[in-house]
Amino acid sequence: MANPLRRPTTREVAALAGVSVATVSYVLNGKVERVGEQTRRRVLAAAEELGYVRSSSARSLRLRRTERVCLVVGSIGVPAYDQLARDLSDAADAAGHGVLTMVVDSPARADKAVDLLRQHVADGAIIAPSVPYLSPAQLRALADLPLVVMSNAADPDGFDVVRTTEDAACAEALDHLVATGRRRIAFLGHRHELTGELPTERHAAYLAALDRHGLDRRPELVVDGADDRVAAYRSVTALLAGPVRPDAVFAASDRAAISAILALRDAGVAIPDEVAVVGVGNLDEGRITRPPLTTVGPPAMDFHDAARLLFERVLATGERPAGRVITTEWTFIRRGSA
Amino acid sequence: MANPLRRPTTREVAALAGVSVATVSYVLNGKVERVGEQTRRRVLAAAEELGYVRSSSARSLRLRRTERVCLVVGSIGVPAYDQLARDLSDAADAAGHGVLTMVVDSPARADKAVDLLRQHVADGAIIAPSVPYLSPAQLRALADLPLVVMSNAADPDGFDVVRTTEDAACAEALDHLVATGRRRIAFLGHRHELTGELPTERHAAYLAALDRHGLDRRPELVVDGADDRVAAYRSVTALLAGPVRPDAVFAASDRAAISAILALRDAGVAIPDEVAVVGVGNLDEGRITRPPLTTVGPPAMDFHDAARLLFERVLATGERPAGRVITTEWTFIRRGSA
DNA sequence: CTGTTAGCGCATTCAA
DNA sequence: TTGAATGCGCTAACAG
Repeated sequence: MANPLRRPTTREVAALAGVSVATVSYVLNGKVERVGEQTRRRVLAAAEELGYVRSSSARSLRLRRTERVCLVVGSIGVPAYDQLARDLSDAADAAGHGVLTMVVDSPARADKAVDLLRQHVADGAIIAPSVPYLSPAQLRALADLPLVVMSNAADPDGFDVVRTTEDAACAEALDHLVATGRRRIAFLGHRHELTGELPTERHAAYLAALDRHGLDRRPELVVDGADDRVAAYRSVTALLAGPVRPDAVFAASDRAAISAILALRDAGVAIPDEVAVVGVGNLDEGRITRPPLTTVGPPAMDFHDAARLLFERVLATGERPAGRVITTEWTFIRRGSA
Repeated sequence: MANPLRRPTTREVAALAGVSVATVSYVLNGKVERVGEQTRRRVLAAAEELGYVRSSSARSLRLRRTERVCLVVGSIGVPAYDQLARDLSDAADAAGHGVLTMVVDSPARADKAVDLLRQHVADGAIIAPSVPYLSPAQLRALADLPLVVMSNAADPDGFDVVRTTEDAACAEALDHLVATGRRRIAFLGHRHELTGELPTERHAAYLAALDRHGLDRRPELVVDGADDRVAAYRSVTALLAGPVRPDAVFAASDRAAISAILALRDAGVAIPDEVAVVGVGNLDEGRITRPPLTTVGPPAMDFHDAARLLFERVLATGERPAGRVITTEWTFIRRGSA
C-alpha cells in the first residue's frame, strides 16, 4: 500500500554522532542534565544533517500517550465551532499538545470517530455541542478516555459535561412571542430535529411552549433550514405562500434566523410587526441585520472552561477526577426582531 | 502525565482464548483463510469479553502507515471547506481511512501542523485553498508525505497541485466593473491580504486591474472584512461615510460580498445602479440575496478530484507519481449585483 | 490451521 | 556522562 517512506531513526542519528541511541533520546527530549554540551551539539548536528523527525507512532507507543487532543464537531462551517477550536487550541498550545478535529456528519462517521478515539488516536476529546449521531452508548464506550461532552442531554459518567441553560432561555423567548400576541409560530429546525429520530431541546422547547399556551401544533409550520442558510430562506419564503401564514419564526440557529429576516424583508413583510423572528446562538452577525436579531444564547462565545476541564483530565496524574458539570448561562437577548 | 489507561492487549486476548497472539492478529485482521471457524469465534468472544481495542500507535508503528489522512484548513467556519471535508471523507471511507482535520490560523499553528504531519500523524494530506501561513519551504519539508496542495501559488514538487483559473476570472470581473463605468472600486480583503506580508491573488488581481485601466490606487478603498461578515458590513458602512465613496465593491469572499449587499441596502444605496458588488467563491448563498450576487467561482463545489489525487498517492504501491497539476475552471458569474 | 519469533522506533532503567 | 538492554503492542515471515 502506502509507500513506506523510510525516515532516519534515532539509531542512525546515534551512529552519525558516534553516540548511543539513549544519548540521542536524552538530547531530543531536553534532558540537558544527562548529557554534555559537546555531545549535545554533535547529536543535534547529526539529526539536522539527516533530517531526522521522530515517529509519532513509536513515541506514542512507548509513552502510552499521544500528546494530542481531539475536537469532535458535527460539521465545518458552523461559526461557533470556530471559537471553540481557537479556545481549545490555545489550551493545547499551553500544554504542548496538538489538536486534531474530526467531523461527524452521519451515523457512519460517528462510528468511525468512536473507533479512532478508542484506538487512542488522541489523549482526550471534546465533543462539541449539537453533534448528533453520537449516542449515549457511544459516549459510554469512550469513557476510558478523558472526555468533555458539551450537551444538555448527557450526564457525567466518567466524563465531564458542559451544559447551557438554553432550555429555559428558549422557553422565555417563546413565552415572549406568545405574550406579544403571536399565535402561529413557525419552527425552523435542524435536519436531524425534523426526522424525529433524535430529540433535541430546541424543538422540544418549541413544542412545550405551544402546549403550555394552548396553541395548536401545526406540522406545516415546522420546517427545515437551521443547518443551511439557503434552505432557511426558501423555507420561510414557502411558508409565506403557504396555507398557514406564520406571525413568528423561531429558528433553531441564528444563521437560519438571519435568512428568515432576509426572506421576510424581500417579501415586504414588516419585522417584527407582521412577523417576529427569534434565533438561537447569539452570533455577532445578528447585530448587523435589520432589524437586529432577537436571539437566545450566551453573553459571549467562550469555551475556555470546556478546554480547561479537558486538560485537567488529560494531564491528571493520579486519580481521575469524577465527572463534573459546568453550566453556561444562556439568556433571552431581546433586540429588534421580536 | 496522562493516566496511562491500561487496555487489554492481543496477548491477553490470546491467553483468554487459549491461542497465540498471531492467531488473534489473523482473526482481528480478517485473514479468514488462516484460521478455523471455531478458533475464530473463540478469539472474537475473548476480545469482546475483555473489551479489546487495538492500539493505533502499535499498529501504525508496525505497519509503517496510519490509515488516516489529514485535511489542513485555515479556519473552521468557511462554507467551502464543508464540501471539501465531505468529498475527502467519502474518498477516505472508500479506502478505509480516517480523516483528521487541522486548523492553521497562525504562523505558530502552521509550524505545529507541519511538525505533526512530518511526525507521520497521517499518511497524506490535503492543504485546502487559502491556508495562509504555510510557506513554500514548509510545503517542501512535507514533500516526503503524499500531499495535494490546493493553491495557485504552488508548483508541483513531489506533491500534486490543484489550481483554479480564478486569476483570469477575477480579471474578467474587474474588467466588467470598469467597462460598466466603475471608477472607484473598493476591495474587501482577507486580513492576511491587507498586512501585505502574504501576497494573494485576489488582491493582486484588483491592483492589476486598476493599473491596467489607468485607475488610481486609493488605499482608503482597500479595507478589511473578507474573513468576517460583521467586519465586512462595518467596513462597507464606513466606506459610505468616508471621503471616497466607492461605486463598486470587489470582495475577496462571497461572505463579505453578501455583507456588503446588506450594508448597502441598509444605507439605501441602489445595487448595482449606485454601487456594484462582486464576490468570489460562488457560494449558493449568493442566490438568495437581493439582488443576487455577481461572483467569480467554480460552476459547482466539487473536490472529488483533489481527494482522488490524494488517495492515488497514498495508496500508490510502487513509484510515487510525479507531481501533477489539475486546474479547475473558474468563471465570472454574472447575476444581479454587478 | 496454529505457534514462535523478530522487529517497527523510541524512552528508560540499570550498569559502568 | 554515556551505553546496553528491554519492552511498549502489534503484524508477518517462517516453522511446524
